[in-house]
Amino acid sequence: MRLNTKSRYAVMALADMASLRAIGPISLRDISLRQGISLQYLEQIFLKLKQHNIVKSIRGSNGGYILSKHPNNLKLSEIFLALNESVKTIGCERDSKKGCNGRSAKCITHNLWDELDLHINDFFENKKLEDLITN
Amino acid sequence: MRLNTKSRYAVMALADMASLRAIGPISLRDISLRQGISLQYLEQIFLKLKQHNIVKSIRGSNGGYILSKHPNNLKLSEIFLALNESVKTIGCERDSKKGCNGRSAKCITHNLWDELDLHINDFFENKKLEDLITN
DNA sequence: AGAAACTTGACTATTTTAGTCGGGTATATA
DNA sequence: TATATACCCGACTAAAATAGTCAAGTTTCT
Repeated sequence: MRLNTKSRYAVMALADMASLRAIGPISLRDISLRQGISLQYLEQIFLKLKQHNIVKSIRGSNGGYILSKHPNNLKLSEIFLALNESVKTIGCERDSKKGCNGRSAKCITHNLWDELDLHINDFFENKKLEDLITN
Repeated sequence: MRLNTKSRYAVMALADMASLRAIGPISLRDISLRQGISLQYLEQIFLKLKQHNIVKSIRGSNGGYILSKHPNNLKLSEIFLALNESVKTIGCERDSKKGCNGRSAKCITHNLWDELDLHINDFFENKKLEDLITN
């Protein structure tokens, strides 16, 4: 089971922003340099974060991004959702009554993956961005 | 984040075996037919399960596999371990003090991935094979 | 005007996954 | 003892996902 880099980098970048407690916009170039993440990869990531209203952009010189919410009000689950990251048990989709390896009935382990899904989502539901920077 | 099929199939196959409550060995061919998993793929999976002493094999005609432990004594974490399935946060390896994207210091989100790892492992530590078949 | 910084779509190399293939070896039973 | 059944195991491969890069913009500050 693996976490992809987009999600990891998104959390790193947002934690970076939050830890600065800046008033104005923060450029991706600066985040790129501090966190060692490719600028163009960050651009891809921030496109999605913006679409999900996690950040707001300010274009032009001296522009950058600002957090849409206060870090103590931003759940990590929102970040993962923005990047389409979720637990995929594949073939046993949540809420799908069929599937399960092409069989018609629920497979013997169907409920297990549902529970695992919930268990992991709980973790991200209960973590706020603020939690990452107050240690 | 995804679970690979080997781990899923391993759990399915073992749950299948456990639910039969058979005395003698169970052939992979039968499991293959019941669960719709390729025989040769099952062989790969059972090789690892055997190496980790989760099952024992009996060769020859009328042979097959038997569970090494009673289902209420087999933690799912043992199964996942046998198949090398664990949460990989990549670059932020657990117990590794360096890494984190090639930087020398712990990255800002290092502790988060450690916690997630523990959270998921807890889930599998507390689930027994028996739990899957008593519902 | 020029530089800084966001915007966006397309492209690609690498890695991982999810298997298959093919040739074994061991053993029960007819 | 022949034969079928079933485990054993290394090598291979097609497809998908990942982790980016590339290129060509547009916007806005100074």
